[in-house]
Amino acid sequence: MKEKLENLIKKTLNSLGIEDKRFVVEHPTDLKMGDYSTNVAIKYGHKEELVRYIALNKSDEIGKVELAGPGFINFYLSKEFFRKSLGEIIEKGENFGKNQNLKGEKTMVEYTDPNPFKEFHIGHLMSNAIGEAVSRIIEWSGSEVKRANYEGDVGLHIAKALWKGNYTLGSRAYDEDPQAKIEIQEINKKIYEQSDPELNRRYENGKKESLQKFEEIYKRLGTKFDYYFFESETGKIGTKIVEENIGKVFEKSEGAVVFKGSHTRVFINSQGLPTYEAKDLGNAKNKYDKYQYTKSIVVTGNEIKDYFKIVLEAMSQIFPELAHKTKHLPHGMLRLPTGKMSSRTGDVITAEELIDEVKTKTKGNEPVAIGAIKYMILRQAIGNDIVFDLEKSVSTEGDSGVYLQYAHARANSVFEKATSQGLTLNTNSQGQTLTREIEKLLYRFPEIVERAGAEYAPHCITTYLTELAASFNNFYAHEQVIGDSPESAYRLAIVQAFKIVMKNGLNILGIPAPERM
RNA sequence: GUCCCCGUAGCUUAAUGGAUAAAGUAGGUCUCUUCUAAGGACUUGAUGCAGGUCCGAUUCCUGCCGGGGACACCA
Repeated sequence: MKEKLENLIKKTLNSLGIEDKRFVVEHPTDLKMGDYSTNVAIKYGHKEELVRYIALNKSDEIGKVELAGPGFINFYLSKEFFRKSLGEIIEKGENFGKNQNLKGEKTMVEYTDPNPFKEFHIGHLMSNAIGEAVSRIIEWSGSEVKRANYEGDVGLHIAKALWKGNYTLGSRAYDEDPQAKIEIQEINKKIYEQSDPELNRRYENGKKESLQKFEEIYKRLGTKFDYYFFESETGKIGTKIVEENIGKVFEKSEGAVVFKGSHTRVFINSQGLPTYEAKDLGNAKNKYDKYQYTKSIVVTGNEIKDYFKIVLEAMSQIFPELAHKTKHLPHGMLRLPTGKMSSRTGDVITAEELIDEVKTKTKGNEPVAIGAIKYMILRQAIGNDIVFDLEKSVSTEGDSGVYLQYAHARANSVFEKATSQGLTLNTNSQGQTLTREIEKLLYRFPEIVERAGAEYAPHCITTYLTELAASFNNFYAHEQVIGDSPESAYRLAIVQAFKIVMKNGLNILGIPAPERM
């Protein structure tokens, strides 16, 4: 529709011989100002003439064209347009909203990234919710998507955890007790070298146990990974890459191997072990060896933004094409009103604790609890910190996942009830007289998905769905849906279209959409 | 100290350089109860400060103030 309007305006400008053709067509902020508007007339004199010419050439999908404000031209869509769009939504069903903007692309999305031997905390929960939603948005844009999980199964954190069997204890001792620090470093080296049978046994058991526990959480959250990568693997690959490039990209300094980019960073430490940076370099290559992606997205916390920048700088010198394909998507921190969490001080809040806590507020309904949490994470721009309000997350009114799930379930039940009474929907019924707000929102869904896809922005979808649910409630409060008049048949079509759009929207976000609640 | 991110209504958040800055909550005044555990109408209320570019700035630029993060062998 937008394109049609742009063409219409271009055509009109051409026929009037106007040279400067810069203008935008968009939805106005207020539905009262029409369904589309353009700023094309602001710059020109003879505004009325321009509008008259445009109105002359319009199709019957446009009802009214008018001049407003400082020179905006507003377009109002016709009833005919809304009838057609309802029909299209119902016909396309679960495919309504998909687009082919990324057709042919192969995208790998890395997210969640918990570490064996450590807790799966609410930061991982946040990464998971965002990564899953981004993966789905990209799938809806026509790309093939592979989900990857990158886990730190070697490194100092493991040694700290194995030192006395507890990460918090080890972490504290490492900072405070020089003797413990030496012991932990020793353990770290042994793990890399796999030289101590007793330690290997403890390590393997602990790792297996952690990974099993993580799988249970993924299942609850609704994520299924295609690939699992481990630092024990990428560390070796990364070390080799770095060593091969000493003198070219990297240099030796104080016994370590460093990269001097916009900041100097250590890639191999003075013990000869790879750091995070070298591992991530290895990770990029390893991923590409396993799956020839055209785009690689890495979802992590904000705090490693600067580190990742350096890794990309080094990568662009060694594997320029991979660096070019890699996009870092850093997200903010999930805070609880009690203060920020920290894994170092030991007062972590685990994902399961949070889920179970929310679940007690939803009468034990897990899909509702998961939906409430995911919604709170996805409702705002990625990158900003989130203050998780427990009460608000399960509120049945307004800005919450429950509100959306509830509206969807209710539409479903209304439709079932009508059907059981033998009523049918009809998008062509003649009785309808006025266009409702909900009709003006429903047809926009594909545009919202496109925008979310272009910007990796799940919050575009949550915002839209919330507005849609509110307009559905409004519609439902004012109009009789169950009845045998042509009006009711048309209204039932609106209910059905709403149900489809809401379900698809929740699906893209990875939020459960139960038919009954 | 240097670099990066963020400052919007009492609170949590929106806004490819566009119209009167948008929602939800909380507050105030009415109203409904049809099909879930649901509402509806009206109302109060905001761009940290100071400049600059522009017909037009929450958005771009400069400075300041405030908060967070990162600054070589953690991830």
